[in-house]
Amino acid sequence: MREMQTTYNPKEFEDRIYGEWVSRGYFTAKVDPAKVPFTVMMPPPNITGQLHMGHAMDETMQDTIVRFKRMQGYSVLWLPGTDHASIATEVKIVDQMKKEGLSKEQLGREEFLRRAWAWKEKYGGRIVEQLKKLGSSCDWSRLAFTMDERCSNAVREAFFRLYEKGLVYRGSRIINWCPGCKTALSDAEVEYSEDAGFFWYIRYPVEGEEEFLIVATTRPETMFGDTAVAVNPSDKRFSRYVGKTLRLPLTDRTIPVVADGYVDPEFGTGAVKITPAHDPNDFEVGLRHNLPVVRVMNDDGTMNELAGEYAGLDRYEARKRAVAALEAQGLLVKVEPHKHNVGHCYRCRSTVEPIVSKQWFVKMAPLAKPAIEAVMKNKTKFVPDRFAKIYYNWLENIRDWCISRQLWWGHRIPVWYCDDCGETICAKDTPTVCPKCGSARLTQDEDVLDTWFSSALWPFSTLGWPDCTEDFSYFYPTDALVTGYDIIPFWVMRMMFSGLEYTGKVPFRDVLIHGLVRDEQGRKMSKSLGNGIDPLEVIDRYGADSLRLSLLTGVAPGNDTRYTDAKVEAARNFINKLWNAARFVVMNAKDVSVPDLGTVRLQPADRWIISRLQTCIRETTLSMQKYDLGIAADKLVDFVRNDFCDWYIELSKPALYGDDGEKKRGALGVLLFVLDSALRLLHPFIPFVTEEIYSCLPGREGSIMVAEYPRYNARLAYKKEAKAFEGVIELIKTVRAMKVAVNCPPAKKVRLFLVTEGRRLVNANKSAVLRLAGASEIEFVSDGSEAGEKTVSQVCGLCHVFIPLGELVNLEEEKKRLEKELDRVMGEIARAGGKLSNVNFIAKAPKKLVEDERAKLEKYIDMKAKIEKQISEL
RNA sequence: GGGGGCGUAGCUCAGUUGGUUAGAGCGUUUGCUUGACAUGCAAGAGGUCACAGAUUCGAGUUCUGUCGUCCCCACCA
Repeated sequence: MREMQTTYNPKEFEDRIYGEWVSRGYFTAKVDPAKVPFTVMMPPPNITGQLHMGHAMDETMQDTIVRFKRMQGYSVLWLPGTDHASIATEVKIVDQMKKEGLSKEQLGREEFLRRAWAWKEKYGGRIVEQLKKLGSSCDWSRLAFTMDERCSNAVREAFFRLYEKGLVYRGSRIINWCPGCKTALSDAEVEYSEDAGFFWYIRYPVEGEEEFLIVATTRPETMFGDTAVAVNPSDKRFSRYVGKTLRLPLTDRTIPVVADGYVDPEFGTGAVKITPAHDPNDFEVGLRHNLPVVRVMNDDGTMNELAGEYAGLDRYEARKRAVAALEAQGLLVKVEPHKHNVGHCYRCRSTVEPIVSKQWFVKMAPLAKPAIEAVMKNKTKFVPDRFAKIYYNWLENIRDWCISRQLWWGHRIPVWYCDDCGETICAKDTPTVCPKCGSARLTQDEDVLDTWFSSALWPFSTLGWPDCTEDFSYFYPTDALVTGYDIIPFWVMRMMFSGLEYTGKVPFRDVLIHGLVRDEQGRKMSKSLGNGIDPLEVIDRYGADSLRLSLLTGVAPGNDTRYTDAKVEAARNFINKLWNAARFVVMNAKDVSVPDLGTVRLQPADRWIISRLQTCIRETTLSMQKYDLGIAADKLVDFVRNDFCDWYIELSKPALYGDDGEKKRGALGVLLFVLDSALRLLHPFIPFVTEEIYSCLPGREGSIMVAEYPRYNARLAYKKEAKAFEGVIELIKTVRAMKVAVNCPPAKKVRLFLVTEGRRLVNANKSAVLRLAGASEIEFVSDGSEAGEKTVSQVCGLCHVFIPLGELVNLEEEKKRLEKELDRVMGEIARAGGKLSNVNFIAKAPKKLVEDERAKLEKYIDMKAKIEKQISEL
């Protein structure tokens, strides 16, 4: 047992305690058939950098849930890991190399990968350290990485199975190309923003005639790839041109005019240039009309030889020059400013080019269907459930998933091509000869897989799938996934269809969705704005518990929240209060230990706080089970601060400082019992400080981490007694307010005259009332006049209070106060009276409610009479 | 174009299935070195729950519409 310090100083124990937890193996999950498993897979942070506030909230939520379940007796696995983050990491490494004047090509694939692994060691390790600082109780013995052997094995298996089923294919499609990263991207990886651009109106001369068709375009440089101009079939203005041929300006090519319903006659000029190689819609039009696909751009965003004299120029330079040339030839009609949405690479922000390219795709339709059904049938539930709609929306409109990336850092596609016969071979293990022609000259596909392909397998690849390991059969499917709404399309959705496809089961039962942590002004935290706040720096200032608590209170599931120092400070202040309350208890309870309440003689105040505790246990447990962490935290803070600190500790003091040994032991026992329970209830939220205090409790051994979560005990609910005791509290509050109202100094003790039927209750708590209300004595009288001529009085539930204050009373103020009180009571009478005179209310509302309302009305009528009498006596 | 969130006290936000007098933190006013805590204690002030309808005995809570605001998706070249 340690002596407690006078102030809460988290730095003194957080690291030490974390080390103890780890060394005792409390985080290590055990396959225990006698227990029910509870599994959470940590969304693996990218190894690109360090944890930010969003991670802090995400991890805190998971840790809180997981600690709660562990204390409830589940066999908990919270599996941590990191993500190789293929494109994001590669961008960073390339940037780093650029500073050294190096390029990927100069370095070569092998050397580049060596650097990448070194990067992983450095930053992956840093993230682990940050997770520890937060108090994350994850199982480090099972730490995973998306590119470790296990996960890589799962990736090859998954790809192989899709290939065998024909669900993965290679083909030339229009994809999103990032000229910065020089790789293909999936639809989800493109972010659109409205950029200012121009609309160029260009004349396309009709072959053999003096006429033109005018087309409007935002991207004139792509005209070298035009293979048609399209008009709406019902557009009479252009019907006579359909089938004719146009001369494509700046080239010596001609292109046909086609009719296609895709064209909106109202927009632009009603005639659209069709560039199948550089626009997804045009690509579709091209397919319908059998148009050639002419790609005029290189992978780096420069024009290729098909752009004639513009070959080699950057796309924007080519645009400028092409427009100038058109103008010089009199083919440019006009230029209009035009705002339009432009796609950007989510990693390097380059403007994405839609380009036709040969890539690997996953066929989505057959995979999306079961994934939708699983949520429809409630096999997986979103919390809050509105996010299911977003999920449906994505899956219902999904296109095939482009999974190949022209990058080096990632899982290399498990496909080989035979140099001799051209055979494509997909295999789990590197093949040595071509199964078709026997040649040993095989070349592996150069590309790697989309980083989300491996993330999609995370809930089971980390457990050893495809092998039927002990872990996999015990811990899978997982129970809860905790993540932000922003990655539902990237990750949640893909885990869902992957889990269903490969394991036949949903990967998780509940998906708890949270929002973003924004800055003080409500802006997204971002590097470019420089408004990010480092959680570690906050932990350094306030401690991890304060940060954790501040991130969970006042937050509704799925809603964004703002980070403010003020919130953390408020949390810190609360924890300091808990600390000092504990110090008070421990100081007084040197030789006592947490009792079995059956052996303690309980006073009314004791029963009251025990009753309040039961309510608190019941409600917080319920909230926790519903993932309403914010509500649970609020309830706990409220209980500790208001019920325990403000009331019970103060109420216990007379007994503690009195001569009655039994009462003293009773109060100490209850203090310890309630404190002990409160600590266990709070532990999932603020693990460090609760552990530290727990270790100071007399007679408590072992860790609070493995202590049992408090359970509601109906025998300790003491409903009636607790309710009666509320009357005592109200009495004390009433006296305090009366003293303030008449400017009586708090230190000055007053004599209380009470007209009451609750004499026994008041007497049983006499010392507490005297102490907390600041009174010198209590006299029970049958009428206020016995209190003397000049009195101030107030009615509360338990009694009518009279205080003789003589010259201290300011008659005018007292009258005002009473009148105000009368107003309030009249209002209540009107409200309750109105309700009760409503026949429908009497007939249809629950009986209990009607009775309550009647009782209330009676009470208020009684109060009204008393106040009126009081006013007239003044 | 489609979908969704938000609008509650000066500020930031909670508000579980409709049911006492709508809450918290911060701020604010007044008074307090009250034998755990000034990172504190006590007492207060402060709200037509955006607006208009509807359902209901009863609506901050359910439904419809309006306004304001933010976000996601689609991408008319």
